[in-house]
Amino acid sequence: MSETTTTIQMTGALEPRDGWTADRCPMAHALDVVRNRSAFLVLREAFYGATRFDEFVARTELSEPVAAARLRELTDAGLLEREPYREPGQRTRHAYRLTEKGADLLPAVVALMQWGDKWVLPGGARVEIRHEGCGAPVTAELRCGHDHAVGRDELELARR
Amino acid sequence: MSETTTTIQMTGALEPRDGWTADRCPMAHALDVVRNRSAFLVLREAFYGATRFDEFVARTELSEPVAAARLRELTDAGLLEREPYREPGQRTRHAYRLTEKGADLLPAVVALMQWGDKWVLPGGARVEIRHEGCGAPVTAELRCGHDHAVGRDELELARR
DNA sequence: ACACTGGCTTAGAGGTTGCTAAGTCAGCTA
DNA sequence: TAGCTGACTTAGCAACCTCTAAGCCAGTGT
Repeated sequence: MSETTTTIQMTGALEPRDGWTADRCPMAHALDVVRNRSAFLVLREAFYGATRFDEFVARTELSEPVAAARLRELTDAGLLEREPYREPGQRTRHAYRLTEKGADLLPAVVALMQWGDKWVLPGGARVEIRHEGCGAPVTAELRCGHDHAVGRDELELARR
Repeated sequence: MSETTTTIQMTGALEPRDGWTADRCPMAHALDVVRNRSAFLVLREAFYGATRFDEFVARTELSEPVAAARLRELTDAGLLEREPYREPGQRTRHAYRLTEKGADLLPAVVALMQWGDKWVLPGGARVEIRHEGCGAPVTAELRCGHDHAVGRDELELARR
């Protein structure tokens, strides 16, 4: 009955794992910065090209107070930066743009989109991220430093 | 001053983006399933090989009620499955194992770890995921269907 | 001078997430 | 049969997340 299900379990120097804790887990620290759903939504729209406050509000479908709070927090954390700009006949406004630190979260965002598209969303998404020029859909894949594609059964945990 | 920062902005048929909403965004739906920090921590430990309740509690450093709630929710959502097992001289217990659906979140988890390690965690992580045999560290990378490595400036949004 | 608009902020309420402390319960072990 | 242990559950509480509704303020446009 459970033949068709996959179980993954990493091997290596860390088994048995008792005795070390994950208090320095980088994922846990990442989730301290991008803690909630609304932060991911704001980042998504930043990737899609939003820069102005009302664009973020409309496209994330968050309320104004929440959007404002997330924009401030993500700016304070260095994932976005505020940049003043001025259109003719308009007063000065601020654009929010992804920094290198923020843009580096793209693989995580793509990986979540990919999973939601495959496993959760009924009928699939309306929108797809493609490789410009080539046109093929983009996914987040596990690769090693020698550029091998890495399967789930080829993983090993090691102390650094 | 801002020459060194990177701004990414996707191009393609969806610019200007106003007029379509992201209510069918697969990432948002993924975050409805794996909504909170504790769910990610539980999944992390499942990837690291935990199967028993007390292992999850000890290794995630969550409280028992929260760990129990997350294990139940992730099981109900089909990311984990409960499997009865019995060690000699012990009563029957249940192991929690990743299903295919749960294991498919590994790229997202790796991407978050990678980001936290690079941008947040002071001094870096103690633990590294490596390609078994080859030994090189594993990362989540953007690739297209033609197996090209995809840079952040080579992305395009398209309707499906 | 006055209204309007974009970009927020404030106030208040309801739901969710996490904690600690204590309790429950099934099935061994003595 | 009485106690122990692993795996939870329950109760109560503080903090956080999100919402609606309303207010504020700088700078145009009339």
